[in-house]
Amino acid sequence: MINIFKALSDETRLRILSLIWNDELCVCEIEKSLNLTQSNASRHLTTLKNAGILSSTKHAQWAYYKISDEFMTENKVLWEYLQHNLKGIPTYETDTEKRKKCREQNICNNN
Amino acid sequence: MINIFKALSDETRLRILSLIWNDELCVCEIEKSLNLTQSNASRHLTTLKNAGILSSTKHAQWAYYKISDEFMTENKVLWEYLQHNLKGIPTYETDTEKRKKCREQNICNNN
DNA sequence: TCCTTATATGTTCATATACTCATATAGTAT
DNA sequence: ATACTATATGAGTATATGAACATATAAGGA
Repeated sequence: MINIFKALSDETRLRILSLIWNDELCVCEIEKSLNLTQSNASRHLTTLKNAGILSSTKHAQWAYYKISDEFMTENKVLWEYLQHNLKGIPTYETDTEKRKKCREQNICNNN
Repeated sequence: MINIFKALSDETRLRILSLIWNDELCVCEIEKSLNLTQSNASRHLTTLKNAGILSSTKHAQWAYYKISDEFMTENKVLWEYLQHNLKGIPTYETDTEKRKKCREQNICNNN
């Protein structure tokens, strides 16, 4: 439980979660949407994965991260709490806008 | 939200929460039940209070801490999650036993 | 008044965390 | 093979956090 809370007590990681919420994103999308360096994005994603909150799959060079199914079923209540509260993060709207542009402009060359 | 998660990402503080759950405890009870130094107990309690999770009142020299009513109503879902998961902490049983002894032996001279 | 008890807080040290830069790895394309 | 792209990770640095000790504050009792 502590590892989950630790993973959740960082603004960048909450921003990642609110961005990834109903989706599956590759590192470069997150990196560009949140204006993070590549290594920084990768590290935060690893932290969330190690805490069991995210899971990842690889297709070609791309690593896709999404909310872990196990996390959702085993922590339904916490997941609900996050769902209700993540939208309150100040940067939420801007981040989502950027992600949309990222998709439109096909920045990641992966679709 | 981040402050709440930060406050919850420390084992000592989770132990304090599981101990304090349905109760109202003074610092010395917590200190003795969890085998903490006085300053350490005080600081962790302050952290939990600053995060809005605990509230405190003073009677004579004693400071009594309990779960904040506001926290419970505003974070019902998270509170539920904690309630279901705090018992899993290994030291939980021992801590509670110690607190009972603390009460029986009237260690804090406050009742 | 002086002493004791309960609590809070300043300071210091050790450790943890977040960030950046550089490099390694792995897949794709030419 | 070479070049390019996406991702992960080692190393170094700056900052945050937790623990302990000493001290400050505040209430009560002798």
